[in-house]
Amino acid sequence: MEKAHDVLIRNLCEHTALADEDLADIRALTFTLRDFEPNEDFIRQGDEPEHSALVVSGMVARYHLLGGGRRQYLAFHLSGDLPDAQGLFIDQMDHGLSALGPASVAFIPHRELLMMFRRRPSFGLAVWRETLLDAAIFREAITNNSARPMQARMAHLFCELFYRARSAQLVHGNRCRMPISLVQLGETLGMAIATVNRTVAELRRSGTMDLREGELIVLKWRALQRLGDFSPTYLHQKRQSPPRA
Amino acid sequence: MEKAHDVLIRNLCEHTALADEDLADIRALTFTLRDFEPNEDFIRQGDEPEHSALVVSGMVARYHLLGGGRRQYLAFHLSGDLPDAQGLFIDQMDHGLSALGPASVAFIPHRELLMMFRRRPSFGLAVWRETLLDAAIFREAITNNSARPMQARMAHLFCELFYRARSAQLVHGNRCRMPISLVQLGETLGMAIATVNRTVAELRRSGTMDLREGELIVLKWRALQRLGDFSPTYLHQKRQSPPRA
DNA sequence: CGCCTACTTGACTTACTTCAAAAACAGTGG
DNA sequence: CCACTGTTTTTGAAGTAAGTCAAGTAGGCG
Repeated sequence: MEKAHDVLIRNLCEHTALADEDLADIRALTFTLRDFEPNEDFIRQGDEPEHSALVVSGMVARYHLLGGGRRQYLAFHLSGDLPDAQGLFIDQMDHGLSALGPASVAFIPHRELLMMFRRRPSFGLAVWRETLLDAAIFREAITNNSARPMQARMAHLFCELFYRARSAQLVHGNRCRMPISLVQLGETLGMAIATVNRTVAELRRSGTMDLREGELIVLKWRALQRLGDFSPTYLHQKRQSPPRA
Repeated sequence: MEKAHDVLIRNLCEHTALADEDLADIRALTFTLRDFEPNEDFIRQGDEPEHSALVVSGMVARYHLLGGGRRQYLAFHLSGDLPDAQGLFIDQMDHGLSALGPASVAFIPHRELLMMFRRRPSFGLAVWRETLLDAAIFREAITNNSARPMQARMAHLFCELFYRARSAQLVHGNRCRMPISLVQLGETLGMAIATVNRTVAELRRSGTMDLREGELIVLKWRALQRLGDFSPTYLHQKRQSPPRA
């Protein structure tokens, strides 16, 4: 069982070289672990949190609330991500966070993080970089939801999630957990539920991937990538060989 | 004529309190000013810039390049904005920048900024906050382009731009410069050119706003806001009275 | 004046939404 | 173990908003 601190360290090291002293200080941070049910909201739009969240296991979603209780999902986060790092410097949450499947999340007091930034500037830069990564993913989502036809749009989303899951060591063989309902998929990609289902069916029929029982199975990575017009450069990873299959 | 340094200071002070020493050091930064033609590209997708850009006057756009030369515009920037601050910590540009109308842009060497972050941490935090603001705007764009019907989508964009222009003192009476073509509007909002035109026409007919000769005129702010489902909280401004009209 | 670009308008087509209902599935309690 | 409820997924049919195509107008400039 990977510890919360290790998860964070692994993720930051994906893009930033940290000294041993930095790592030691990270390990000294106070983490409060909490477990959440599937679809449990744990930070609400409008909140002014005093803690930052770190995804330890499971998947976490960020979403805007729209009129009539409808949602627009903005991003999904895997273990190691800091899904509300922006809360450190922006008082009011402009979006909410919820667990997608069952998830466990560590909370770190802002106070401690801010002190740590002063003591270990390179840690601050790593977290900054993390928020910039986030922004790059948002940009890609704008393009995805605005400019790509439905099938490519969905393929692209799954490519991104699979690619990131792989970085986070969450891919086993050619499958990874994907505890997302069709409705939520629709609220992510801006399509009606019926279209979501038909598009998933298309992708299945294409033989590139499957989505079953909360699991994503990638059968032909190259082909799926082509369908989704996916190129991982925007994820700005240091080193990563392309997923197999 | 406002100087480049003042423009930056004004913008940062919108959300962060800076000490006099910070301001003095900002004024000491080396700015290289360059003027651009309408639609001139000045940072390309794939570049690895050594300088950060500061919009001094005019409007600057960020865009993804898609197959067939098509573009997806991601964000627009007004005087005072740092449209590629993320380039400080992310080597490769995942998107390009261009002038929208005629624009003048100041370039600041990364080296100097990084040194400055060390000497004046609160300046670093201000720039960080600036990038977080950016991300909030991206998030809203996802929602806008994914979940809102065409008319609301366009109204929302103009609300945001007008609101931000107002903060940057670029609104005179009820009008501000908006040097954007219908094609570009389409490539921003993910709609076909014909639809763009018909939607602008609708908004005109609603009597809430007009777009003529590269200028946006807001006739009924409240009503336009309502049409666009616009609430400025995501812009996280310290203080701002709502625009008049 | 003529050329080019940007905007406008109309008619046609289609992809997606909406609506509706059935089938599969998970959980609950008898 | 099996009926019973509710949720999620699947499928079908109909309606519509937006895309595509095409042509025409207006404005800016050499």
